[in-house]
Amino acid sequence: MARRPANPISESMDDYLKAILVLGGSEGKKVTSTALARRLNVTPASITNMLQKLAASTPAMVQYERHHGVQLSSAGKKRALEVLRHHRLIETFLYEVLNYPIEEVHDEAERLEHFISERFEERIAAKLGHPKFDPHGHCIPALDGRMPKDSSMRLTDVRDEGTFIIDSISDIDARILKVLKVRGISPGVQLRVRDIYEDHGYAVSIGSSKKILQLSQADSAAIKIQPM
Amino acid sequence: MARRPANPISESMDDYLKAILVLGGSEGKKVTSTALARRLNVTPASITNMLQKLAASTPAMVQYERHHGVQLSSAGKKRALEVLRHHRLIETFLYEVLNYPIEEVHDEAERLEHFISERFEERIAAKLGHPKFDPHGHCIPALDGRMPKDSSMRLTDVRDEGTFIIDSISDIDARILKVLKVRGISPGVQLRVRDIYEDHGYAVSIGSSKKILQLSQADSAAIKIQPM
DNA sequence: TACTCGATTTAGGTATGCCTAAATATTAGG
DNA sequence: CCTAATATTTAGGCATACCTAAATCGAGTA
Repeated sequence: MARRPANPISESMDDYLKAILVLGGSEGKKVTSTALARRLNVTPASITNMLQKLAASTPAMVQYERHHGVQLSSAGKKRALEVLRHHRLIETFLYEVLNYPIEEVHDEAERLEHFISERFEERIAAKLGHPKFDPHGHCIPALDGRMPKDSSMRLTDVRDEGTFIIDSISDIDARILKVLKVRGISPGVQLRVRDIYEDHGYAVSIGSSKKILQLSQADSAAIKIQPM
Repeated sequence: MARRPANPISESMDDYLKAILVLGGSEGKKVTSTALARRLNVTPASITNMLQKLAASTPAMVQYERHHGVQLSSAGKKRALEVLRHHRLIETFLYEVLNYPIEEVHDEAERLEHFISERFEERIAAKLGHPKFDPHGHCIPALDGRMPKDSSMRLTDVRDEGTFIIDSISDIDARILKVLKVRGISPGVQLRVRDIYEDHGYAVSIGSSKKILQLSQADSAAIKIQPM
C-alpha cells in the first residue's frame, strides 16, 4: 500500500491558507485573487501561481477554478486553523508572559508561527491555561480545529446610534492598534455610537464616560462589536 | 554622502557565520571548507559558493582565499556572536521558562534564532535575569559581543586519570545529550577519570559516587571539562 | 622535482517564490 | 448583446540556496 507522502507545506503556502481562511474562504464562500493579493502584499500574478500549486498538491489544499475564486478544502482548512492557532497563542504569550505592548505582538507572531514546534505550542498553551481568546479578542482555535461561530459584526456596518460591546480589534495595523489603545478601545469594553459620518467615521463614547471620541473610517474598520 | 546600504544577511549566511565561529574561525584561526560542510550538512561545493558570497558582501563578513580556508572579519564575528547569543538565550528560555527537556532545546533554538526580534531577545534576557550560561554550560555572549575566554578542555584530550569539573556538554546531538543526562553528567558536576581506553572512550565516576560509568568515544567527545 | 590523492572550485542544473508585461476572461453599462 | 473597464492568467525573468559531476589545486612522498 505505498501511500505516497503528502507533499510538504511551505511557509508561503501557510500564509496563503491562513489568508483565505481569514477572508472567509471556508464554509462555501469564495475568495478572489485580488483580495488575497491585497492582504498578502503580492501581485495578483503571484496569487494565481500559488493557488494552482495549492490546488495541485496532495491532498489538495484548496478548490480553485480559474477566474472564479478559491475556497479551502477540508485539509486546507485544518492546516489554516493550525497556523491560526499558533499565531494567536503566540500573540497571547507575548502579551501575557513577555509583556509586549499590544501593537507589537502581531508582527512577531507572524514570523514565529511558522517555526515553532508542537511542543512549543503545547507548552505555551499550558502556561497560559489554554486560553480561548487572544489579546485582540479573537478566538483561538482548539487543537482539534474547532472554534465557536463568530457572531460579531463590523462597527462600519452600524447605521444607527446605539450601544455595543467591543468584541475584537483587527491586529494587522500596528498604528491603528496603538491609536485605539490610547483611547481605551479594547475587547470587552462598552462602546456607544453617538454619531455617524457616512463613510467618514464615527463619534463614539467608551464605558460610562461622556467624552466623545472621533474615529476615522480606517480606525472604525478595525473594530468588531456585539449588540448588548 | 550616499552610503550604500549594507546588504541583507540571510538565514543561511547566519548559519555559516555561526558555524565558522564555533569551529574556531575567529582570532586568526582558519576553518576549512570540509569542516564547514560536515557541520552544516551540505556539500563542499555549496560551501565555496556561500564563502564567496560572504567575502563579497558589504561589509565583508569573512576573509577568504581560495584553497586556504576562511576566518571571520570583525563584522562577521559581531554578527555570529549575535546569532549565538540568540541561540543560547533561547535555549535557556526553553529550559527554564517552558520546562523543555534539555535534549530538545537545541533544535528548537536552531530554528527560532533567525526569527526573533531584538525586543524578544531583550524580554527573555530580562525574564531570565541576564544569564551568563545556557543549560549546556556554554557561555552566552553579552549584548556588546564580549564573552569571557573559554579555558575548558576536551575530555577526549585527557591522557591520565584525574579529577575534573564538567564545564559544558555539546548540544548538537540530542541522543548523546539524553544518554549523558540519565547518567547524571551535566555542567558543574565533578567527574573522575578512572580508566582510558585509547580512542575507545573512558571509564569515569561522577560526584562522590563510586559507581563506574563507561563512556563511548562519541559520548566523551561531547564533554568539556576544567581541571579542579 | 614530479606525482598522486584528497580537498576545493567551477560549471551547469533544480526548486521556491516572487516580479513585470502582455494576453485573455469576466462583468457591468449602455 | 456588445463593449469597456476590471480582474485574472500566462509567459518570461530574477534571486536564493541547494545539488552533482567534472575540473583543478596543493601538500606530502618517492
